[in-house]
Amino acid sequence: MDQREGSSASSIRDVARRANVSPATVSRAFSEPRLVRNETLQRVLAVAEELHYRPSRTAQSLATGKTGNIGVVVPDLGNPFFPAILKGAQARAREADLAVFLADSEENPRLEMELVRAMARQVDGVVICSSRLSESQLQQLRRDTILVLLNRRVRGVSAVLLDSAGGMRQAIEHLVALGHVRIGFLGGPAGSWSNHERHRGLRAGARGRSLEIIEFGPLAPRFEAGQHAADLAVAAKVTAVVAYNDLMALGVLSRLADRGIGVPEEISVVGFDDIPMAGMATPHLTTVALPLEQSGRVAIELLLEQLAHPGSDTHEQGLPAQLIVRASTAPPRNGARSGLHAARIEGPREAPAIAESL
Amino acid sequence: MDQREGSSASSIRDVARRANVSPATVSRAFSEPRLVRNETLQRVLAVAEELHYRPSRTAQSLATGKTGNIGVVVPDLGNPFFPAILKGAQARAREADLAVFLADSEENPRLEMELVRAMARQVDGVVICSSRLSESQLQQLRRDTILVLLNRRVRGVSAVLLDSAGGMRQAIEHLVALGHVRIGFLGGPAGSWSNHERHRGLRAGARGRSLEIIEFGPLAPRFEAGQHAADLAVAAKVTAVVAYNDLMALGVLSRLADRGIGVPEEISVVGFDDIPMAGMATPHLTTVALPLEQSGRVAIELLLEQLAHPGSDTHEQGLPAQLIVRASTAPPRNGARSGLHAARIEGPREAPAIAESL
DNA sequence: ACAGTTTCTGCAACCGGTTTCATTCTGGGC
DNA sequence: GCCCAGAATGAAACCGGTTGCAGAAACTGT
Repeated sequence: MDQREGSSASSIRDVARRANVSPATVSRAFSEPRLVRNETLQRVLAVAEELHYRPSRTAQSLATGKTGNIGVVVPDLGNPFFPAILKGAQARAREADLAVFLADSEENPRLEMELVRAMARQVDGVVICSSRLSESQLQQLRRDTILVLLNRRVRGVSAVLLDSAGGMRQAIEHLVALGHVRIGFLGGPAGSWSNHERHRGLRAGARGRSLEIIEFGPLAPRFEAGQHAADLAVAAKVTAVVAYNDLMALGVLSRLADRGIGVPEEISVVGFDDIPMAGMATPHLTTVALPLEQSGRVAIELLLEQLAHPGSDTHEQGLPAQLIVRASTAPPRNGARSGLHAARIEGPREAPAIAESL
Repeated sequence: MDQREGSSASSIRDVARRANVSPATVSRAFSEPRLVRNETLQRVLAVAEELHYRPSRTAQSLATGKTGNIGVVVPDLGNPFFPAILKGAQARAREADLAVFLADSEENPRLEMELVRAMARQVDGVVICSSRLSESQLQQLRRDTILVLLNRRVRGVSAVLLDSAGGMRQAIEHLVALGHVRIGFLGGPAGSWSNHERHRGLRAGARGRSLEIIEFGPLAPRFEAGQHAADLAVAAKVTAVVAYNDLMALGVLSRLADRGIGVPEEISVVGFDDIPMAGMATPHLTTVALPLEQSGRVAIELLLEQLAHPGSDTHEQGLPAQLIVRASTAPPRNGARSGLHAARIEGPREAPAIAESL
């Protein structure tokens, strides 16, 4: 009949008029249906259907103060780490009927700050992944909106922490169990929290055992750095190498293959992250898997909690890493075991305070 | 002084009151500063600063009808393809001061439809990447909001098309130039538009040349499928293999290495996508790079254009693929060239109409 | 049939901006 | 010193919903 295509979407008043009720009733029909008499409800819904009416989220936001949106900030979408987290967050958010704003801070703290600030005005809360911001900056942002951090801890802010340290400890224990006593560690980027954590796990794993840990680095977390470090590790006569991440470990594998050094016969290699490629390398790489997607979900979970009970206690939720044993690790060659013995024993005392790089 | 922390963010009227002007003036001070006398402007801005006032985007949206938001829908964040595109889109959107809603449709058309519908209410436009929707569904969505498609064409909708076909053609030409005459093609998923395109490029490249193309598949676009197909290709005595994507190509490389078959001495291998791992494999994989990030940027560009001139003509922008020659391709062994000769010549006639799978 | 509840519904104010239109300033020309 | 155009400002309506409050309608029990 009167399909006036030109006019914009129909509003609550259009529906009200057509259904002979007040706008308030239409509003209630959608938000609190039990408040309206069944007969009226049906009539309203029918008209709404007919007019293709859908409530404007914008207007709802304005009226209620809740936006139904949340923000997620990541340092670099190019790093496969973050899309995985994003995927989980995204999924959980949708279940809660929240829309997700995405921002890539390009590893730039200033930009990150600005992005969160801008988002704060139109979201109910923000998840910041692996924030590059200082503690005080985060404390500042906390006043603008509800924050949840991923892989970062700050007083008074909920957070989900991936237990990289625990993963690293598992890696060390695995190698120790195989009989390795002289292990190389290929360190990641100097300032990074992840590297700090992994390093901490390394020391924790080494503590109290007769182990020699030879550290290389800091290194860029890249394939090429792994290739380079492989030669260093060989020269240092380690029987096993643990890399900061899989990319580096794959570099090691590649270089060792080029040099004809057998893995795991002559050297064992362990990676970190369990990127898809890890299971495809030759030999299949032993590595530590992190529950990335789940961490995204949990972050949203924590956010929802804060949204439901603003001002309630914040929580920190740890998520365990999991060593995936594949084909790149094996007992060291006979003889290596009794070679140089306990020349340098690492990790004898308590690891330094956790908090130092927060 | 009166830092009442409790009260929520200050509104335009707070600022107005404090600066002894009307809300209208404050509004103008922010949106059209040249409309207000300099002295007044300064005063308003000073007060705004003091009160930490920032205009509410929500309210602005409601009043102006423009949201300043756009949506991006991808089928699967787990596929590295999409984060790359997203990164470009994200960056360009920010430059235009647009916030980005992200949604992952999980390869599910129903969900995709619903997501776009939901977004439509709170964005100015939506970019859909590699849509899984039917043409009529897209036509339907087009009425709800401005659409831009990536890797998909539909009447009356702007789109950016990655020229996979051209990339494939380059790959074939490269192999032909090296002297290969019997080439294996490892096909991707049956229904996929990408596969269709790549296949089309394959035929275009083969057309008019004395070439034998042996096709395998359809295959899952995975590493394992590549390993499997490698044996088939060897059995078929091809001198070169082109894979649907890099993951498969890496599988081929892996399997050939296991069997001691030299690449590129005995068989050349070409991938597609240029994923980061491609350059790290042994040997470095020759592959076709797509300008993913740029495609994201361009998509936003097209969207901006439609936003600025609603109802103006839609555009389709093609983006060229680029063959990256690395170490996995070389001339075939002597003799192969003169072996079976033109047993079956492919691609002699016109390729089928482009439009069939749109 | 009537008072007392309980259930529905409408009025109107409000959320925080924008924008039209009218009104008040300002400054320049004479 | 006066008039007028143009600039600066304010009043008020509006965007599309929500919600507190009060009145109307529908039930309840007697």
